[in-house]
Amino acid sequence: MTSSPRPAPAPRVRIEDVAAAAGVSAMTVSRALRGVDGVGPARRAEIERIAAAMNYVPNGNARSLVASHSTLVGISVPNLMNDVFPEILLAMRRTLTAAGFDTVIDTTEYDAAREEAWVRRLIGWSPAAVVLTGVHHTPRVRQWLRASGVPTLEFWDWTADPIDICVGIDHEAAGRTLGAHVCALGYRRPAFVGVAQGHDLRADARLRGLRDSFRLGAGVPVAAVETARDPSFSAGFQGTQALLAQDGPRPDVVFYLSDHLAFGGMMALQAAGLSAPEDIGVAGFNALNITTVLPTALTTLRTPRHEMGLAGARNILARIHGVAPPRAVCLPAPIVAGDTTRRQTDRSG
Amino acid sequence: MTSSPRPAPAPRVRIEDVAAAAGVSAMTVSRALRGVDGVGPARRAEIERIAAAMNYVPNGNARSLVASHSTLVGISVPNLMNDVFPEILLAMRRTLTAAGFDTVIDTTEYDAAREEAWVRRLIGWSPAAVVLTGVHHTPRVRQWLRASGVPTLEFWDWTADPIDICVGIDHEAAGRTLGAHVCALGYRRPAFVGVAQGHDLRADARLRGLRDSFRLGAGVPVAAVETARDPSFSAGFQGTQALLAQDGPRPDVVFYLSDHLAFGGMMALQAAGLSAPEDIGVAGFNALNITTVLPTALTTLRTPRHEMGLAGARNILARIHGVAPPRAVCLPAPIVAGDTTRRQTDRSG
DNA sequence: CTGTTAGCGCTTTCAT
DNA sequence: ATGAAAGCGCTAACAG
Repeated sequence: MTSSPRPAPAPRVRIEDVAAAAGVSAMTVSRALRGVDGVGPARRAEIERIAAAMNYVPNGNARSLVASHSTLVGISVPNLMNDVFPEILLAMRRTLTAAGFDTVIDTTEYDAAREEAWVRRLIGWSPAAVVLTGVHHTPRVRQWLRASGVPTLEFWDWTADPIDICVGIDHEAAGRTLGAHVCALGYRRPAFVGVAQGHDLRADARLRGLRDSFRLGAGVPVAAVETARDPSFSAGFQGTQALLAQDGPRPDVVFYLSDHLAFGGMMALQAAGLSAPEDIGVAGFNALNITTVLPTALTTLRTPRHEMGLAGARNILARIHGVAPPRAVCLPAPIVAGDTTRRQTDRSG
Repeated sequence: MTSSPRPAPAPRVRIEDVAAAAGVSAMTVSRALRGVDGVGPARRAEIERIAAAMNYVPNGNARSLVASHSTLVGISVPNLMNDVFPEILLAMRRTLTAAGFDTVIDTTEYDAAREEAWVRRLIGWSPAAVVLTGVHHTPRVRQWLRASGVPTLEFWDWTADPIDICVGIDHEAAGRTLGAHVCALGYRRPAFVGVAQGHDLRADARLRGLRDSFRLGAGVPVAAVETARDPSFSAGFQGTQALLAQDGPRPDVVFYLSDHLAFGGMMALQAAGLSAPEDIGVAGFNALNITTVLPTALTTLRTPRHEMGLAGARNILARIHGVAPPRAVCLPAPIVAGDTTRRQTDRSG
């Protein structure tokens, strides 16, 4: 079955067509439809009626060309899997959409070069604003964005010196907080299951924080296992299998990049006859929806995804409208003290 | 901390600026940068060098205005949660991006009016193509898209009469297949846990298929429980609790809207002292990544998300380039016969 | 309150 | 192989 030849597309209705039909000038139609002053109410209603009947849709490109800015907001995230960024986007886009902006989403797959290429193209569309994940970007991205004057929001991560404005959490501190909590319970052989370092810089920061806390708190190192590049449930499973297959004493607690991996990891532990917290401790990250249904509450750290999306959108909107928002906002990320870790009495090991 | 006043944005580099710097006309720069014939190789290299040095980015709005079509592809999905659409988008966007198109993503939250408003605005941007989830749209959306001649892909669902082209699966048939498989195992008191009907039309179709199969196979009805509007893990948990709290004989098998809900449901069953397949059967839908780590393999049905994204992108690209792709493609969706259902010997009940 | 003029930045068409 | 003129559809600025 192949597509039948489509009828020649009808030429698009232009503002002049509406003007002709209404017996007024294009300018009057423009004013009427945008709701600006200078058109009598009767005329305005009439024009609106005619425009709707003719299915008139203003040409966004012509508008943006003359205005030298559009209603497009570009948002770049590493990926859309595992609900983490979708949750942030949900709050962010809701606010942006309500304010009349459309969003162009890019996924970088943690590749700075891809992000750079996308920012370049995006700037060609004269966007109303640009939103980037994290605070690490190529020098060119920083330069282009600064030079172009496009309002720019960096989110998820935090820095005191953003390109423009930023709303995020301190991932290293989060790692430190979670590590300190678990270290204080008496665990002394910690391990971390994540992805290859150097890609997800926030994950790297959390691991640094974890290591700090265990070095300071107990003088012990944190073993790290790298698993599949794609952080899925199965990656947690496989990473944990690899961890258990290693020589030497078995870890007494395992930290995971994210709750997804932690759940996959717990399944691998169960398959190996181990369960948390009895035989081994487990800690995740993010406090995702899945943790609400697990029989044993997962020890994790809640990333304020909804709040971050909301605050980010609000601040970038303020920026767009010329109001100066806070330059850098660091949100709290509270510990969720679950039951997959517990006080260790046996300190042999 | 408020943002410091930013330096006045540098006026954007235009093609004329590059032309002046290179000592040629704007037309020559345009030709050189687009790689069309009519520029000497030496000149071309020189112009490319100068344009890069000046950080020249062509104005997409001006381009689209004159070309009356852009490199933007609009994609509308119900939501970005739970990995279902992100997986399809991953394959789709990869192919589209490789071909030089950027994507504008919209989320409808299953609201046809929102989709209509978005399509309207999108058409104003002269997109290269429009991609919609499902085959049910408002009459206006169909009319606008058909009249505008914009290549349009409908995916996920299937119809013999798409707006333009379509790539999907037959959800009613999928429900029937899964239902028939489970019915043949001897289950006779089936139940379904999903969201309120009338929103997710594909989910409704699957339930119809399920009901058909049990009516034809055993002459029994399928009880349906509606849970939270948002299909998350916790929705499966709560829906199952509601199901178990109902009067009358307990179901002997529970079908879920999606594997997420199925997992949440299994946790609720476990909390109630029931496990699959011993005490009750469980079946999901989609074959998501989480099913690869569960100790008991989930009975489900694999939706070909990767293949669908790929085929959809390929076909819409062909459409854009004037090649006639297949008008409607229906992909196979195979049963995954897991261990959360098993042959029933006891037919009392 | 309404209309006319000019031009946003680029590319198509037509000369040379 | 290169350039000049014209115009895509819209709106800011000005005139009436």
